[in-house]
Amino acid sequence: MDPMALGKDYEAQDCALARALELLGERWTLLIVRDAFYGVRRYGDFLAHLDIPRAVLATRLQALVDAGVLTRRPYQESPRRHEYVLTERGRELWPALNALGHWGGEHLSPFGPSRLYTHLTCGTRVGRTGTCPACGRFAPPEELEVRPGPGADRPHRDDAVSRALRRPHRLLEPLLAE
Amino acid sequence: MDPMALGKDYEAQDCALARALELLGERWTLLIVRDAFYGVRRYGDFLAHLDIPRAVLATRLQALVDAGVLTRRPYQESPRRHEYVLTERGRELWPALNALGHWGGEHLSPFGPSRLYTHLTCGTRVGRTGTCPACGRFAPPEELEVRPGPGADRPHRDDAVSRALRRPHRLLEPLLAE
DNA sequence: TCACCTCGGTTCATTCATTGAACTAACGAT
DNA sequence: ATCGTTAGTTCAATGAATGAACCGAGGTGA
Repeated sequence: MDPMALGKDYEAQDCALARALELLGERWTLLIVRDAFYGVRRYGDFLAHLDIPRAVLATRLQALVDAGVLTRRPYQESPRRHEYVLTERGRELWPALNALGHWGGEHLSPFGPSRLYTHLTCGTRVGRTGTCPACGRFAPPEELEVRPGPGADRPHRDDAVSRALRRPHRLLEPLLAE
Repeated sequence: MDPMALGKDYEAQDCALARALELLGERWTLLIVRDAFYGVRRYGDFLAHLDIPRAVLATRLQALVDAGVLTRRPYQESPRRHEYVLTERGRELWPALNALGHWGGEHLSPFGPSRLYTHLTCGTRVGRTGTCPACGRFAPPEELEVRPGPGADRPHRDDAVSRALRRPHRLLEPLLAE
């Protein structure tokens, strides 16, 4: 991964945000990362949950691996199968994802947010900065639990990932299978 | 602005992040919002700073106005001209923008971040959550100053906006003209 | 008066990315 | 031998982004 190589556009933009967007601003990419935080790890599960074209999913996963956001590692031999897991660099996207999702929940969700993130140690919902209002500290994703919120299940989905997310689940823990 | 109307895609995604991305995930949109935080307000200035096709800029500005992120208001009569300014809803995007930019600066910028954001009251650089490490509080954009960082001006741009941003500037204050 | 400039767009042909359906490949199970 | 599962690739059709040219309302200067 050559850090000098900016993607095909935004090149003239001398800006950290532009560089982030070069990777993360592509269609579907941030939804894939969000699913990775939920604990989705397998190609087929991303596919079923996101309704994303297979080719696009493959391209995006590759780009995220190239950028060091995900690692691709075998979870079984014969037949050799791989899973995609967030790296430390990927996990550091949590504040950005949380802030964006929080904004969407506050401003674009007429029935309220569809998922709530609560700090495991104190049970409090985290705010737009990712800080837990109860303990005052930033709550890292490992200490958070997702649960359905008031606006949940509006268009009722019925893939394995959506079903699993109907009960509280700790972020980053594998969501399915094992 | 009908909050029920989800854009053309991601529709099946029952998720606040997907709704935010519906608007903000389109190419160029977040860079436009970033420029608005810098104090860019005029069509022509966005155009010169971003190197964005005119048609795309017009479409995106319209979408941001429709979503209530920007307002379009006259800044002179005869000839009637308008400027685009962040609304309260738009200003609430700051944590998301900061987090994303911070991540890009830390992980994708070999020469370090090209711009630094410092809290005016204490002169400290804000972190990935938008919280000022010195005073411990969240620093709202009005209290921040942008200045060039170590990785600044890599591809040397020479439009009015880039020139103005070479000296420290308070976020949200108009950057040019008046 | 006429030509020219500015600002904020719109129009349109070309290029590029996304889509969705079909196909491939490796393996296990029946 | 055939079917099912998982993780892809290929490809034609569609749709969005690009960039150059054009437009219209007004000011400016000769």
